[in-house]
Amino acid sequence: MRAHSKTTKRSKSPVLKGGRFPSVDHDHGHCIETALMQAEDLCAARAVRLTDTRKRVLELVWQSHNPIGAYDVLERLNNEPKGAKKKAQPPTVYRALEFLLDQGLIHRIESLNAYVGCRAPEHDHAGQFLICRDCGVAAELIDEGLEAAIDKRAKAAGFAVDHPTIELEGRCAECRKAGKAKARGNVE
Amino acid sequence: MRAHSKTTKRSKSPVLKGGRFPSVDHDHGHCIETALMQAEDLCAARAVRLTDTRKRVLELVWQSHNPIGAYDVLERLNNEPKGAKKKAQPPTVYRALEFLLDQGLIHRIESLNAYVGCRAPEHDHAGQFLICRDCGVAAELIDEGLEAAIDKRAKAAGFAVDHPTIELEGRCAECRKAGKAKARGNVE
DNA sequence: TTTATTATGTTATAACATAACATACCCATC
DNA sequence: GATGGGTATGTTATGTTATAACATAATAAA
Repeated sequence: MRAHSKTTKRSKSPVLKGGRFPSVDHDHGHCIETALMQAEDLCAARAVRLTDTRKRVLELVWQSHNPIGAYDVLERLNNEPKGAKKKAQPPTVYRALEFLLDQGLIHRIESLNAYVGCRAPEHDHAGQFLICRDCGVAAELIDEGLEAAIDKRAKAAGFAVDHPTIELEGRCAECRKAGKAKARGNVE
Repeated sequence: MRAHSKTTKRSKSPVLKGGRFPSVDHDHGHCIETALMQAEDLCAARAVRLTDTRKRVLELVWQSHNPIGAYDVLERLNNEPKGAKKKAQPPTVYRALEFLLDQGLIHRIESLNAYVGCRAPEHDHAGQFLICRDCGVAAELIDEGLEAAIDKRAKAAGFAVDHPTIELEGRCAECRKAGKAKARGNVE
Protein backbone atom coordinates (compact mmCIF):
# COMPACT_ATOMS: atom_id res chain seq x y z
CA MET A 1 0.00 0.00 0.00
CA ARG A 2 1.13 3.47 -0.73
CA ALA A 3 1.50 6.05 1.96
CA HIS A 4 -0.80 8.57 0.36
CA SER A 5 -3.45 6.35 -1.10
CA LYS A 6 -6.99 7.21 -0.22
CA THR A 7 -9.96 4.99 0.12
CA THR A 8 -12.08 6.48 -2.62
CA LYS A 9 -12.20 4.65 -5.91
CA ARG A 10 -13.05 6.23 -9.18
CA SER A 11 -12.52 5.04 -12.68
CA LYS A 12 -10.41 7.12 -14.99
CA SER A 13 -10.11 7.38 -18.71
CA PRO A 14 -7.69 4.70 -19.81
CA VAL A 15 -5.35 7.07 -21.58
CA LEU A 16 -4.15 10.35 -20.25
CA LYS A 17 -5.48 12.75 -22.83
CA GLY A 18 -7.05 15.32 -20.58
CA GLY A 19 -4.19 16.60 -18.54
CA ARG A 20 -3.76 15.08 -15.10
CA PHE A 21 -1.15 12.74 -13.80
CA PRO A 22 -2.80 9.44 -12.95
CA SER A 23 -3.65 9.29 -9.33
CA VAL A 24 -2.82 6.20 -7.35
CA ASP A 25 -6.22 6.06 -5.76
CA HIS A 26 -8.04 4.11 -8.38
CA ASP A 27 -9.23 0.56 -8.68
CA HIS A 28 -6.15 -1.01 -10.15
CA GLY A 29 -7.58 -4.49 -9.98
CA HIS A 30 -10.09 -3.30 -12.49
CA CYS A 31 -7.32 -1.98 -14.74
CA ILE A 32 -5.67 -5.37 -14.73
CA GLU A 33 -8.85 -7.27 -15.51
CA THR A 34 -9.70 -4.94 -18.32
CA ALA A 35 -6.21 -5.13 -19.74
CA LEU A 36 -6.21 -8.92 -19.71
CA MET A 37 -9.61 -9.14 -21.36
CA GLN A 38 -8.57 -6.66 -23.99
CA ALA A 39 -5.43 -8.67 -24.61
CA GLU A 40 -7.45 -11.85 -25.09
CA ASP A 41 -9.70 -10.14 -27.58
CA LEU A 42 -6.91 -8.53 -29.51
CA CYS A 43 -4.87 -11.70 -29.77
CA ALA A 44 -7.90 -13.67 -30.85
CA ALA A 45 -8.69 -11.08 -33.51
CA ARG A 46 -5.10 -11.19 -34.73
CA ALA A 47 -4.86 -14.97 -34.55
CA VAL A 48 -1.80 -14.89 -32.35
CA ARG A 49 -1.45 -16.99 -29.24
CA LEU A 50 -1.74 -15.40 -25.84
CA THR A 51 -0.31 -18.41 -24.07
CA ASP A 52 -0.29 -19.02 -20.36
CA THR A 53 3.20 -17.69 -19.87
CA ARG A 54 2.52 -14.60 -21.92
CA LYS A 55 -0.68 -13.91 -20.08
CA ARG A 56 0.94 -14.34 -16.70
CA VAL A 57 3.76 -12.01 -17.67
CA LEU A 58 1.27 -9.44 -18.88
CA GLU A 59 -0.61 -9.74 -15.62
CA LEU A 60 2.58 -9.31 -13.61
CA VAL A 61 3.51 -6.22 -15.57
CA TRP A 62 0.10 -4.75 -14.90
CA GLN A 63 0.11 -5.76 -11.25
CA SER A 64 3.27 -3.82 -10.70
CA HIS A 65 1.52 -0.65 -11.85
CA ASN A 66 4.87 1.11 -12.02
CA PRO A 67 7.39 0.06 -14.67
CA ILE A 68 8.91 -3.30 -13.81
CA GLY A 69 12.18 -4.86 -14.91
CA ALA A 70 12.48 -8.21 -16.65
CA TYR A 71 14.23 -9.83 -13.72
CA ASP A 72 11.57 -8.63 -11.30
CA VAL A 73 8.96 -10.20 -13.55
CA LEU A 74 11.01 -13.39 -13.49
CA GLU A 75 11.19 -13.39 -9.73
CA ARG A 76 7.47 -12.91 -9.32
CA LEU A 77 6.78 -15.54 -11.91
CA ASN A 78 8.88 -17.98 -9.94
CA ASN A 79 7.27 -17.03 -6.65
CA GLU A 80 3.84 -18.04 -7.79
CA PRO A 81 2.54 -21.26 -6.22
CA LYS A 82 1.94 -23.15 -9.45
CA GLY A 83 2.57 -26.56 -7.93
CA ALA A 84 6.33 -26.77 -7.73
CA LYS A 85 6.98 -26.04 -11.37
CA LYS A 86 10.56 -25.81 -12.47
CA LYS A 87 11.88 -22.29 -12.18
CA ALA A 88 11.65 -20.18 -15.30
CA GLN A 89 14.80 -18.71 -16.84
CA PRO A 90 15.43 -15.24 -18.27
CA PRO A 91 14.73 -16.14 -21.90
CA THR A 92 11.22 -17.20 -20.95
CA VAL A 93 10.47 -13.74 -19.65
CA TYR A 94 12.25 -11.88 -22.43
CA ARG A 95 10.38 -13.88 -25.06
CA ALA A 96 7.05 -13.13 -23.43
CA LEU A 97 7.94 -9.45 -23.14
CA GLU A 98 8.96 -9.39 -26.78
CA PHE A 99 5.65 -10.89 -27.81
CA LEU A 100 3.72 -8.40 -25.71
CA LEU A 101 5.74 -5.52 -27.15
CA ASP A 102 5.09 -6.76 -30.67
CA GLN A 103 1.38 -6.85 -29.97
CA GLY A 104 1.45 -3.41 -28.41
CA LEU A 105 0.20 -4.76 -25.09
CA ILE A 106 3.10 -3.30 -23.16
CA HIS A 107 5.68 -0.58 -23.68
CA ARG A 108 9.34 -0.64 -22.87
CA ILE A 109 10.77 2.37 -21.08
CA GLU A 110 14.31 2.74 -22.32
CA SER A 111 15.52 5.07 -19.64
CA LEU A 112 14.49 2.59 -16.94
CA ASN A 113 15.08 -0.74 -18.69
CA ALA A 114 11.59 -1.56 -17.61
CA TYR A 115 8.17 -2.45 -18.94
CA VAL A 116 4.70 -1.10 -18.37
CA GLY A 117 1.23 -2.09 -19.51
CA CYS A 118 -0.19 -0.19 -22.44
CA ARG A 119 -3.50 1.50 -21.79
CA ALA A 120 -4.60 1.60 -25.40
CA PRO A 121 -3.31 -1.55 -27.11
CA GLU A 122 -5.96 -1.39 -29.82
CA HIS A 123 -4.54 1.93 -30.91
CA ASP A 124 -1.26 1.49 -32.75
CA HIS A 125 1.05 4.02 -31.19
CA ALA A 126 4.40 4.57 -29.59
CA GLY A 127 4.47 5.31 -25.91
CA GLN A 128 5.08 8.75 -24.54
CA PHE A 129 5.68 8.92 -20.82
CA LEU A 130 5.84 11.27 -17.91
CA ILE A 131 7.98 9.49 -15.35
CA CYS A 132 8.07 10.74 -11.80
CA ARG A 133 11.45 10.13 -10.26
CA ASP A 134 10.03 10.25 -6.75
CA CYS A 135 7.02 7.97 -6.86
CA GLY A 136 8.15 6.07 -9.94
CA VAL A 137 4.84 6.33 -11.75
CA ALA A 138 5.04 6.34 -15.53
CA ALA A 139 2.02 8.03 -17.02
CA GLU A 140 1.38 7.28 -20.63
CA LEU A 141 0.50 10.21 -22.83
CA ILE A 142 -0.98 10.28 -26.25
CA ASP A 143 -0.35 13.81 -27.31
CA GLU A 144 -1.13 14.76 -30.86
CA GLY A 145 0.64 18.06 -30.48
CA LEU A 146 3.85 16.30 -29.60
CA GLU A 147 3.43 13.79 -32.40
CA ALA A 148 2.83 16.60 -34.84
CA ALA A 149 5.92 18.48 -33.72
CA ILE A 150 7.99 15.33 -34.18
CA ASP A 151 6.57 14.55 -37.59
CA LYS A 152 7.16 18.08 -38.74
CA ARG A 153 10.72 18.08 -37.55
CA ALA A 154 11.53 14.68 -39.00
CA LYS A 155 9.95 15.53 -42.30
CA ALA A 156 12.08 18.66 -42.55
CA ALA A 157 15.14 16.42 -42.21
CA GLY A 158 13.86 13.88 -44.72
CA PHE A 159 13.83 11.39 -41.90
CA ALA A 160 11.24 8.63 -41.50
CA VAL A 161 10.62 7.99 -37.81
CA ASP A 162 9.33 4.56 -37.06
CA HIS A 163 10.11 4.20 -33.41
CA PRO A 164 9.99 7.34 -31.32
CA THR A 165 11.10 7.22 -27.70
CA ILE A 166 9.62 10.00 -25.59
CA GLU A 167 10.32 9.73 -21.89
CA LEU A 168 9.99 12.79 -19.74
CA GLU A 169 11.48 12.33 -16.33
CA GLY A 170 10.68 14.78 -13.59
CA ARG A 171 8.33 15.14 -10.66
CA CYS A 172 4.60 14.77 -10.66
CA ALA A 173 2.27 17.30 -9.10
CA GLU A 174 1.55 15.14 -6.10
CA CYS A 175 5.19 14.54 -5.25
CA ARG A 176 6.02 18.17 -5.69
CA LYS A 177 3.22 19.08 -3.31
CA ALA A 178 4.41 16.48 -0.84
CA GLY A 179 7.77 18.17 -0.97
CA LYS A 180 10.04 15.37 -0.07
CA ALA A 181 11.00 12.27 -2.01
CA LYS A 182 8.64 9.43 -1.32
CA ALA A 183 9.52 5.80 -1.17
CA ARG A 184 10.06 4.47 -4.64
CA GLY A 185 9.35 1.06 -6.00
CA ASN A 186 6.76 -1.09 -7.58
CA VAL A 187 3.29 -1.06 -6.19
CA GLU A 188 1.82 -4.44 -5.46
CA MET B 1 35.70 5.17 -44.58
CA ARG B 2 32.08 4.99 -45.50
CA ALA B 3 30.87 3.65 -48.78
CA HIS B 4 29.08 6.80 -49.86
CA SER B 5 31.43 9.44 -48.62
CA LYS B 6 32.47 12.02 -51.13
CA THR B 7 35.64 13.97 -51.33
CA THR B 8 34.18 17.41 -50.92
CA LYS B 9 34.50 19.00 -47.55
CA ARG B 10 32.25 21.67 -46.27
CA SER B 11 31.73 22.95 -42.78
CA LYS B 12 28.29 22.72 -41.30
CA SER B 13 26.54 24.50 -38.50
CA PRO B 14 27.35 22.61 -35.33
CA VAL B 15 23.75 22.01 -34.37
CA LEU B 16 21.07 20.79 -36.66
CA LYS B 17 18.61 23.63 -36.54
CA GLY B 18 17.97 24.10 -40.20
CA GLY B 19 16.55 20.82 -41.30
CA ARG B 20 18.93 18.34 -42.86
CA PHE B 21 20.30 15.12 -41.54
CA PRO B 22 24.03 15.54 -41.06
CA SER B 23 25.86 14.30 -44.03
CA VAL B 24 28.85 12.08 -43.56
CA ASP B 25 30.92 14.05 -46.00
CA HIS B 26 32.29 16.65 -43.68
CA ASP B 27 35.62 17.22 -42.06
CA HIS B 28 35.11 15.24 -38.91
CA GLY B 29 38.64 15.82 -37.74
CA HIS B 30 37.70 19.44 -37.50
CA CYS B 31 34.62 18.55 -35.42
CA ILE B 32 36.80 16.70 -32.96
CA GLU B 33 39.35 19.46 -32.64
CA THR B 34 36.66 22.04 -32.12
CA ALA B 35 34.88 19.91 -29.56
CA LEU B 36 38.07 19.36 -27.58
CA MET B 37 38.97 23.01 -27.58
CA GLN B 38 35.49 23.96 -26.52
CA ALA B 39 35.67 21.41 -23.74
CA GLU B 40 38.94 22.88 -22.50
CA ASP B 41 37.46 26.35 -22.45
CA LEU B 42 34.28 25.33 -20.73
CA CYS B 43 36.03 23.33 -18.06
CA ALA B 44 38.46 26.14 -17.42
CA ALA B 45 35.60 28.60 -17.11
CA ARG B 46 33.79 26.30 -14.72
CA ALA B 47 36.93 25.47 -12.75
CA VAL B 48 36.48 21.74 -13.21
CA ARG B 49 39.29 19.46 -14.27
CA LEU B 50 39.36 18.07 -17.76
CA THR B 51 41.97 15.49 -16.88
CA ASP B 52 43.90 13.36 -19.33
CA THR B 53 41.58 10.39 -19.02
CA ARG B 54 38.48 12.54 -19.39
CA LYS B 55 39.90 14.26 -22.40
CA ARG B 56 40.91 11.01 -24.07
CA VAL B 57 37.46 9.56 -23.46
CA LEU B 58 35.84 12.66 -24.92
CA GLU B 59 38.09 12.37 -27.93
CA LEU B 60 37.22 8.71 -28.40
CA VAL B 61 33.53 9.46 -28.22
CA TRP B 62 33.93 12.12 -30.86
CA GLN B 63 36.17 9.99 -33.04
CA SER B 64 33.50 7.36 -33.24
CA HIS B 65 31.13 9.87 -34.80
CA ASN B 66 28.25 7.45 -34.25
CA PRO B 67 27.11 6.66 -30.72
CA ILE B 68 29.61 4.46 -28.95
CA GLY B 69 29.18 2.13 -25.99
CA ALA B 70 31.19 2.36 -22.78
CA TYR B 71 32.97 -0.92 -23.42
CA ASP B 72 33.96 0.15 -26.91
CA VAL B 73 35.44 3.28 -25.43
CA LEU B 74 37.29 1.10 -22.95
CA GLU B 75 38.68 -1.11 -25.67
CA ARG B 76 39.92 1.82 -27.72
CA LEU B 77 41.39 3.43 -24.67
CA ASN B 78 43.34 0.26 -23.99
CA ASN B 79 44.45 -0.07 -27.59
CA GLU B 80 46.24 3.23 -27.57
CA PRO B 81 50.03 2.97 -27.53
CA LYS B 82 50.59 4.98 -24.35
CA GLY B 83 53.77 3.17 -23.40
CA ALA B 84 52.54 -0.12 -21.95
CA LYS B 85 50.28 1.44 -19.37
CA LYS B 86 48.21 -0.89 -17.26
CA LYS B 87 44.87 -1.63 -18.85
CA ALA B 88 42.01 0.56 -17.73
CA GLN B 89 38.94 -0.97 -16.12
CA PRO B 90 35.24 -0.22 -16.63
CA PRO B 91 34.90 2.22 -13.72
CA THR B 92 37.54 4.45 -15.27
CA VAL B 93 35.45 4.85 -18.38
CA TYR B 94 32.13 5.18 -16.60
CA ARG B 95 33.55 7.87 -14.34
CA ALA B 96 34.87 9.83 -17.26
CA LEU B 97 31.56 9.48 -19.09
CA GLU B 98 29.70 10.63 -16.00
CA PHE B 99 31.88 13.70 -15.75
CA LEU B 100 31.38 14.50 -19.42
CA LEU B 101 27.62 14.03 -19.07
CA ASP B 102 27.56 16.32 -16.05
CA GLN B 103 29.39 18.98 -17.99
CA GLY B 104 27.10 18.57 -20.96
CA LEU B 105 29.99 17.60 -23.22
CA ILE B 106 28.35 14.35 -24.29
CA HIS B 107 24.85 12.90 -24.33
CA ARG B 108 23.73 9.43 -23.45
CA ILE B 109 21.35 7.72 -25.82
CA GLU B 110 19.14 5.52 -23.69
CA SER B 111 17.78 3.38 -26.47
CA LEU B 112 21.30 2.41 -27.54
CA ASN B 113 23.15 2.40 -24.22
CA ALA B 114 25.64 4.58 -25.99
CA TYR B 115 27.23 7.99 -25.86
CA VAL B 116 27.71 10.74 -28.38
CA GLY B 117 29.49 14.08 -28.41
CA CYS B 118 27.34 17.13 -27.80
CA ARG B 119 27.49 19.73 -30.51
CA ALA B 120 26.46 22.62 -28.29
CA PRO B 121 27.93 22.06 -24.84
CA GLU B 122 27.81 25.74 -23.97
CA HIS B 123 24.05 25.64 -24.34
CA ASP B 124 22.41 23.86 -21.42
CA HIS B 125 19.97 21.47 -23.02
CA ALA B 126 18.76 17.91 -23.19
CA GLY B 127 19.57 15.97 -26.30
CA GLN B 128 17.00 15.22 -28.96
CA PHE B 129 18.06 12.73 -31.58
CA LEU B 130 17.18 11.37 -34.95
CA ILE B 131 18.78 7.94 -35.04
CA CYS B 132 19.09 6.10 -38.32
CA ARG B 133 18.80 2.39 -37.82
CA ASP B 134 20.65 1.66 -41.05
CA CYS B 135 23.72 3.86 -40.91
CA GLY B 136 23.62 4.34 -37.15
CA VAL B 137 24.06 8.09 -37.26
CA ALA B 138 22.52 9.99 -34.38
CA ALA B 139 21.74 13.55 -35.38
CA GLU B 140 21.23 15.94 -32.54
CA LEU B 141 18.30 18.29 -32.83
CA ILE B 142 17.51 21.37 -30.91
CA ASP B 143 13.92 21.96 -31.76
CA GLU B 144 12.08 24.68 -29.95
CA GLY B 145 8.76 23.50 -31.31
CA LEU B 146 9.28 20.12 -29.76
CA GLU B 147 10.42 21.61 -26.49
CA ALA B 148 7.38 23.85 -26.45
CA ALA B 149 5.02 20.96 -27.09
CA ILE B 150 6.59 19.04 -24.22
CA ASP B 151 6.47 21.96 -21.82
CA LYS B 152 2.87 22.60 -22.65
CA ARG B 153 1.88 19.01 -22.15
CA ALA B 154 3.81 18.62 -18.93
CA LYS B 155 2.42 21.84 -17.55
CA ALA B 156 -1.11 20.68 -18.24
CA ALA B 157 -0.36 17.62 -16.09
CA GLY B 158 1.26 19.65 -13.32
CA PHE B 159 4.43 17.81 -14.06
CA ALA B 160 7.92 19.32 -13.85
CA VAL B 161 10.15 17.74 -16.48
CA ASP B 162 13.82 17.89 -15.67
CA HIS B 163 15.24 15.20 -17.88
CA PRO B 164 13.53 14.63 -21.21
CA THR B 165 14.59 11.73 -23.40
CA ILE B 166 13.72 12.23 -27.04
CA GLU B 167 15.11 9.59 -29.38
CA LEU B 168 13.53 9.16 -32.77
CA GLU B 169 14.62 5.99 -34.47
CA GLY B 170 13.98 5.55 -38.16
CA ARG B 171 15.76 5.93 -41.44
CA CYS B 172 17.60 8.94 -42.73
CA ALA B 173 17.03 10.37 -46.19
CA GLU B 174 20.28 9.00 -47.52
CA CYS B 175 19.65 5.44 -46.39
CA ARG B 176 16.13 5.55 -47.70
CA LYS B 177 17.44 6.68 -51.04
CA ALA B 178 20.07 3.95 -51.01
CA GLY B 179 17.23 1.53 -50.48
CA LYS B 180 18.97 -1.25 -48.72
CA ALA B 181 20.40 -1.44 -45.24
CA LYS B 182 23.98 -0.32 -45.18
CA ALA B 183 26.69 -1.69 -42.99
CA ARG B 184 26.26 -0.44 -39.48
CA GLY B 185 28.83 0.42 -36.93
CA ASN B 186 31.05 3.12 -35.66
CA VAL B 187 32.92 5.24 -38.09
CA GLU B 188 36.59 5.59 -37.39
C1' DT C 1 -0.97 -39.53 -38.28
C1' DT C 2 2.55 -37.25 -40.12
C1' DT C 3 4.60 -33.02 -40.70
C1' DA C 4 5.47 -28.09 -40.21
C1' DT C 5 5.34 -24.32 -37.25
C1' DT C 6 5.44 -22.08 -33.13
C1' DA C 7 6.52 -21.89 -28.27
C1' DT C 8 9.19 -23.12 -24.38
C1' DG C 9 13.09 -25.28 -21.69
C1' DT C 10 17.91 -25.19 -20.75
C1' DT C 11 22.67 -23.97 -20.57
C1' DA C 12 25.83 -20.75 -21.16
C1' DT C 13 27.56 -16.33 -21.92
C1' DA C 14 27.47 -11.53 -23.64
C1' DA C 15 26.83 -6.72 -22.69
C1' DC C 16 26.16 -2.99 -19.61
C1' DA C 17 27.01 -0.88 -15.02
C1' DT C 18 28.41 -0.02 -10.17
C1' DA C 19 29.94 -0.94 -5.06
C1' DA C 20 33.66 -0.67 -2.14
C1' DC C 21 37.98 0.23 -0.80
C1' DA C 22 43.02 1.43 -1.84
C1' DT C 23 46.19 4.59 -3.80
C1' DA C 24 47.80 8.65 -6.06
C1' DC C 25 47.53 13.32 -7.33
C1' DC C 26 46.64 18.37 -6.77
C1' DC C 27 47.17 22.35 -4.39
C1' DA C 28 46.45 25.35 -0.37
C1' DT C 29 48.44 26.54 3.96
C1' DC C 30 51.72 26.23 7.68
C1' DG D 1 58.88 21.40 1.70
C1' DA D 2 55.83 18.96 4.93
C1' DT D 3 51.03 18.29 6.10
C1' DG D 4 46.47 17.52 5.15
C1' DG D 5 41.98 17.82 2.76
C1' DG D 6 39.71 17.24 -1.41
C1' DT D 7 39.45 15.13 -5.84
C1' DA D 8 40.59 11.62 -9.23
C1' DT D 9 41.99 7.15 -10.45
C1' DG D 10 43.30 2.15 -9.71
C1' DT D 11 41.66 -2.32 -8.55
C1' DT D 12 38.84 -6.19 -7.37
C1' DA D 13 34.67 -7.99 -7.34
C1' DT D 14 30.06 -8.32 -8.39
C1' DG D 15 25.43 -6.77 -9.81
C1' DT D 16 22.12 -6.12 -13.56
C1' DT D 17 20.21 -6.58 -18.10
C1' DA D 18 19.90 -9.30 -22.32
C1' DT D 19 20.68 -12.87 -25.83
C1' DA D 20 22.87 -17.00 -28.50
C1' DA D 21 22.34 -21.62 -29.41
C1' DC D 22 20.39 -25.79 -29.34
C1' DA D 23 16.92 -29.33 -27.29
C1' DT D 24 12.21 -30.50 -26.42
C1' DA D 25 7.27 -29.93 -26.35
C1' DA D 26 2.85 -28.19 -27.77
C1' DT D 27 -0.18 -26.74 -31.42
C1' DA D 28 -2.03 -26.46 -36.01
C1' DA D 29 -2.21 -27.93 -40.76
C1' DA D 30 -2.14 -31.37 -44.22
